[in-house]
Amino acid sequence: MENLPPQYSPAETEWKIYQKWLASGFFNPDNLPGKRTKKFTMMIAPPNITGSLHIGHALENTISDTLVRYHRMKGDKVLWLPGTDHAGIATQNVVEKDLKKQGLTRHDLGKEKFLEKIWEWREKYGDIILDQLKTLGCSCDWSRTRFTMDPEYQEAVKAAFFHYQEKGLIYQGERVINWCIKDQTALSDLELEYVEEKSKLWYFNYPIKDSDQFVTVATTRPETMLGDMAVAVNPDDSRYQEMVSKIVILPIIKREIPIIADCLVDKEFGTGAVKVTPAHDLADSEMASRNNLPFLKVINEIGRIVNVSAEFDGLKLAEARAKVLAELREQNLLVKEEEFTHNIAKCYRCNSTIEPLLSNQWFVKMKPLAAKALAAIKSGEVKYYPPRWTPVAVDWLENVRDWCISRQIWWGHPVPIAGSNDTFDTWFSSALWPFATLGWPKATADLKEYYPTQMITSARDILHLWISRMIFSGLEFTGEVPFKDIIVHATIQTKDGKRMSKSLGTGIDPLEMIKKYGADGTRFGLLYQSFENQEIRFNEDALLMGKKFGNKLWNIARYIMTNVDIAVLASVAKGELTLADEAGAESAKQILTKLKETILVVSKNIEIFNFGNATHALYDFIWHDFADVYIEESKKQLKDDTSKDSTAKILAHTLVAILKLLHPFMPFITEEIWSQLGADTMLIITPWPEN
RNA sequence: GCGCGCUUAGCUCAGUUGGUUAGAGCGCUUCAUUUACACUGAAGAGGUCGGGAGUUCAAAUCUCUCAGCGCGCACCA
Repeated sequence: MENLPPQYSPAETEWKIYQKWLASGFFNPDNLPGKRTKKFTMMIAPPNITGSLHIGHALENTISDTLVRYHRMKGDKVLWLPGTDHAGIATQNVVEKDLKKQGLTRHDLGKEKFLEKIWEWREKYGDIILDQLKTLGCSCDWSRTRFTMDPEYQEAVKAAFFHYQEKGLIYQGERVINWCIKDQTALSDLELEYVEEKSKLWYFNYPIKDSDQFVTVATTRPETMLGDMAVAVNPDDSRYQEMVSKIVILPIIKREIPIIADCLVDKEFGTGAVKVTPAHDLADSEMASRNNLPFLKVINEIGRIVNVSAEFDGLKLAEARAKVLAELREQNLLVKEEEFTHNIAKCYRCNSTIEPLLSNQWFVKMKPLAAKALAAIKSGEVKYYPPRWTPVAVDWLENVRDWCISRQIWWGHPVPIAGSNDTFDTWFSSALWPFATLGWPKATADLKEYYPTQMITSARDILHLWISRMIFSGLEFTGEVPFKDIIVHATIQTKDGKRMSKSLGTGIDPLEMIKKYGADGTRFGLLYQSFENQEIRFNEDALLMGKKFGNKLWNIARYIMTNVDIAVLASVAKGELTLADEAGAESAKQILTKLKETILVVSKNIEIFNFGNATHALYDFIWHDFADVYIEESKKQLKDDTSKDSTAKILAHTLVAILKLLHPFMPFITEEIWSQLGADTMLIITPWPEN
């Protein structure tokens, strides 16, 4: 093919090829040719509509697309369903930030107008995200694109809630929950991030009533003493045996509170005596319930002191802390302060400090649900890859607490019977993704045909937040596990091992990479680094390698198309001309043996989700065994009348096999070359090479 | 505090059940230019496999231990 340029140009080819695929309709399983009885369904991990995709999404969806394309070639009826997630708090936050640029808050707009703004945002970024996936080459069935706030999806969320309610798994009540003062909402236990901070541990003397004795307690949060309802000690602590059930006069407040014994208290920590603030600490609230202590809420939702006294009420927390410390110091009750480092809970969306406080929220009882998920994991019905994630999931499910599902934000699914006050945790709807996207709770044809799915690809940071919840939701609502294999891919870090972050400017834009190295090069480079590792230190050189590899393939194809009769190529590509066994020369035997090995290695490694091994095997075979050795050898043999026919056939046969093997990884360039071979079909649906 | 993972060439990483001179990509050195491809080819330098101890005929690989890094969980007062 003299007319093919020596340099392959991804930019010119990729868009053109993608349009060809779209026109073929083959991304939609209903349009796939041939008898396809085995189903292969995969749901995309729906990206949040908060912004554009990052390089981690690129890796995740490259993995998914590779699997999907492999299974399509294997003859499966393949559905890869795309979509996006409304991402409650996260999206509300970015839109608020956007408004702030105009000096506006969401309250200035009011709920209705603000939600309109978010829908506008969603139109824009939802489309950008889907376009990015197309640029990457993802072969999703776009006709089935879903959004977690679609009208049908809203029905699914309602149905799920009512189902739980009927089963008695929903309750509403006053509990100590994690409250984000900035976002003005409750959060679940999973939506916190703990950050180590240097602080102080203050020791207070609490006077014991009718005596000159004290009990000394240690705290990192002096201001919470305003809500103290007891002092607790461990029942086995010999130091405090005589003190239990005596009465303490709470300083400043002058409230009489008991000394109680509770095994939750750690004898080793501080003085072994702990102040109990039932309304502002989860552990304390448990002790309070066990010991029938009253709950007094002294910190409100906007972080001000309430219900204490005229001089304290209305103070900010920092002011209250200073005032408490000053008064205690004055009364000589502040006996010690020491440097102390501890983990502070922060909101995973806005990073502000979490305030535990008593609040009326909706909960889902987790024990029976977790038990179902645990059984499925332990029996191997669902499997984690790499398997080391199994105990991580098991551990969480075994110790899980009830799930606080109500949020006080505007953007989200309304809790059906909660008036207009509460919306659902965004993960409540995400948990339904594998079946709600197929029409559940309606018994749709798609649900019947494509559920359960085969696998899911996920980052490890949402293993509990999303994956575990999908498992128990699937079992609860459909009676089946939502997927069989969970592929936990590596997290991409910066080159020096730091977290990639858009705000820190350490993120990598996949579109920029695609512009530089092509989608094929980017995909191959990402997978080339992808083993069973939990981190990948991003190495742009690997993407360059991917691009060069594409160009190598291009020139291999140019050489073969120039030197082998196009009719031979076409009939090999169509599968009409197979290789006879009498491949005489030693070099021929060698290359064909190597090819068989490579088919085996690549297939096996796709099956076990080791994409690093698969891409390395392809690279080594194509570049070193085929190009460096066999093709060089072929230059002589093609001039020799006795060997030229068989050499030409082997070249054609190997090229065809290579294109197929490489197609799931580098779909564009392989499809483009395939289109030159005169095979009258698209590579996307040609059969995977059999050994 | 409990648990998981990582530490191999200058950089980013492979190394299957322990078995001949430990591999790749990038980088580096030398050579090759009317060659399918310079986004190339050929040759080469470069590693006491984080430290220490142990098991074994044999350890990058198994055990223990120490150190550093990353992550998960926790009722971190």
